[in-house]
Amino acid sequence: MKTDTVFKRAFNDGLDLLSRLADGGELPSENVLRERLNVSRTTVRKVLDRFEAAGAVSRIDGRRFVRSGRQARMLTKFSDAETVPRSAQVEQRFMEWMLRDNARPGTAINELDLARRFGFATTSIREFLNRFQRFGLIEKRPNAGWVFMGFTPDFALELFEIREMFEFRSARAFATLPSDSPLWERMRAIRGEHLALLREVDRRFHDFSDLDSRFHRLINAAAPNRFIDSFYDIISFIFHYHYQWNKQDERQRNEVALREHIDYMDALFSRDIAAVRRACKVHLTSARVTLIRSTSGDAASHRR
Amino acid sequence: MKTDTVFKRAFNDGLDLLSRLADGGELPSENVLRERLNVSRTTVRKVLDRFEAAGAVSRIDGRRFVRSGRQARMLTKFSDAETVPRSAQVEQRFMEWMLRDNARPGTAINELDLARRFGFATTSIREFLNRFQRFGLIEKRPNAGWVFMGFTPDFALELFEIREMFEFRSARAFATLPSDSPLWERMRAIRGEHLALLREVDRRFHDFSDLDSRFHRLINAAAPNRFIDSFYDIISFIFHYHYQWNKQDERQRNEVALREHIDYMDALFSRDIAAVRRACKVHLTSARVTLIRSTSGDAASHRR
DNA sequence: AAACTGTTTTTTATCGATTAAAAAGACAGT
DNA sequence: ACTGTCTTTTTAATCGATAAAAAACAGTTT
Repeated sequence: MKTDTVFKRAFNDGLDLLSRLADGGELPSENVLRERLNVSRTTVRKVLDRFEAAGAVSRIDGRRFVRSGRQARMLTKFSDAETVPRSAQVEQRFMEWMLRDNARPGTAINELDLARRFGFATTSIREFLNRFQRFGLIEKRPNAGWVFMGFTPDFALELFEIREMFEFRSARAFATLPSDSPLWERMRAIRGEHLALLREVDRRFHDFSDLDSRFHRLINAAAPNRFIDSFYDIISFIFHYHYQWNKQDERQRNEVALREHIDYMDALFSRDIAAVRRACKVHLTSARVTLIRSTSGDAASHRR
Repeated sequence: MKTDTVFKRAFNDGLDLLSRLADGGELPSENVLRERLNVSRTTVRKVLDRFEAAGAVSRIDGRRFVRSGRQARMLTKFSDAETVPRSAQVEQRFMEWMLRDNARPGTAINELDLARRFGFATTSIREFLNRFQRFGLIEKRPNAGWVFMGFTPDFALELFEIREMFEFRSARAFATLPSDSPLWERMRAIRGEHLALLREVDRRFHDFSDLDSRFHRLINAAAPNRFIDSFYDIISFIFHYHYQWNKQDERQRNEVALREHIDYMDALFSRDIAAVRRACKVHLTSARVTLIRSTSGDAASHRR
């Protein structure tokens, strides 16, 4: 059976929306809600019906009104876990399994075994593995399952070789953007976010991961290329789990990266290509070193 | 039910192998055959049983002998179509459908509809679409199927932007390879193949596609990177179907490309980086122009 | 003990059917 | 044109079945 995570997330978001309306106020139309909650009208109606049944919303010939904001606030939201789609659950469990228990390169991955271990259907596992293949961490041997390639220093080096090529190319494109490009404004805004985060870095350093991804994607936006975007999905993915996993010096590392970003942005604003290249290089190098440090490398595989 | 294409291919290959043995000669052991035919021992045994049943092979306490080479030669092979695995069949049919009938960007792709149209199970279609996603020609909208992005000039341009970056990088690495690297020898051999093909280009120009792929993969081998290899899969894939599809000036185009390859190789042998870059650029530019010409571009999407 | 062959167990590929969720479409009333 | 109601289609997810193929196990023979 299909999971109803879409409904549950829409229900939670709808509750937030409701709590911002005054008692007796009329709700937006279904189509407007559809737009706001990012779901189909069918799902919107299901959510509204639920609200109505709980006495939070009343209906007078078709039109809907907030009956009781207090009532709405008393409705319990679905837990975060319940709003995660199956595909994301599989991903989460697999990455945990991979990074914690079983980091040996060459390990065979067994679909049935994973399905039993995680308690999901084999089809879900299979679909995940197929999509995950492109990240370069597993390989398929036809008729004989999958092999884990290992989160090794080689992997990190190859990843960063490409990343540097792409980033230099995009940074150059960004620096030569016409001064009336709206991207400059967005860059200025994101620079502000960096400064704000830096001021509260002791408390909010966890927020860096998301900011990092947005910053680099903004740079890529200067000259869009679907293959670069798609490669950046890999980077984001790896970093997402790397951040979850490697907590060592996290605050310190993120602070350094924040400052590097700011230097990088200032170089972009100066439009001095050589300076951009320098600042970019500094940042990518330290990011690479950090990542390599947390790979499962022995001396032999590191040399090469 | 699983297809038995593995068995059928092994059967055909086994027949070839058998025909090279003299009457009465002993067959290699199951394990040796396993190695040669690239299948499991289970499949080897199935093939041998079939040979035995057909009277081509006899068995005397466990050991197997050629009973009659003539008998073996009379056995009919399975047709090529029967040895193609389901995944490749789906790919083939989908590409035909995409390139011929339905090239409009933005077209919705319906799993059930494709399954019915092709006569395959939905799971096979689904699996293909998931794998095919990374080629950048389709995109998934959660809970709402897939959209075809169009084989447009933009696609070709973005593809070639990356291709040029990667190829320059690999060509440079190749040119700086130590002179005792075995890759030089392989390059010399492939140069020979180019000359041979050029001599018979009128008759054999279809063979260029395969040679092209091997040539560029050899260059990438100078400094292996899994992400570049994986990107080259996309190039190969696109070209494979492009060659099948666009027959216009095929002989002429391939002859030009062959000469460009040879110039490119000679530049590599000279180890003059600037010359390598030049020759590489010439070749990639003409390849790009050819590809763009066959995309489904209108003026609007071409401008940008 | 290495190298076989024979036998049994596991795993993979593929199909078909089922269920609920979610989206999309049709249509009447204002 | 818009909203609400009702209907149809499509997707996500699971299950079970079946044959193919691989892998593991168990003896034999040299």
